[in-house]
Amino acid sequence: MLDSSETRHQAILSTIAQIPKGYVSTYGEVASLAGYPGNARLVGRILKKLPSETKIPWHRVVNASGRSSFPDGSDKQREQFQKLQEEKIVILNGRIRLSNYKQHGNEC
DNA sequence: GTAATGACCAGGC
DNA sequence: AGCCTGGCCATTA
Repeated sequence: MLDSSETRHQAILSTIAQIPKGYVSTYGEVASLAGYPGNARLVGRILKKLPSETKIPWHRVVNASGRSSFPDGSDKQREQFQKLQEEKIVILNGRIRLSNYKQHGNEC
């Protein structure tokens, strides 16, 4: 099956859209679930192109370091953090709590 | 056509 | 704990 750019685009968006509320995922994780392991960059590339009206919860996607992909202090980053906090996601010292739905992760 | 860039990742130091 | 390097791949100049 030939996967054109649009196909990958849809696959990635679909995967991100499936992230449950209150949970976050990483670029590599999304890429893997979308069927393109190793193509973490594709996820970032696509999210960058997304319009501000997108229904995709791009704010639930962070890098593998549990850090926001945006420059520190950037409006975009603050926007993401704010949305994350709206989802009851906790941010400590600029790091996002990786509450992957794969883990039952719960330590305090 | 080639070269550089980028909302990344894993490994090494 | 953090910083640097190489790799991957599509888009842009």
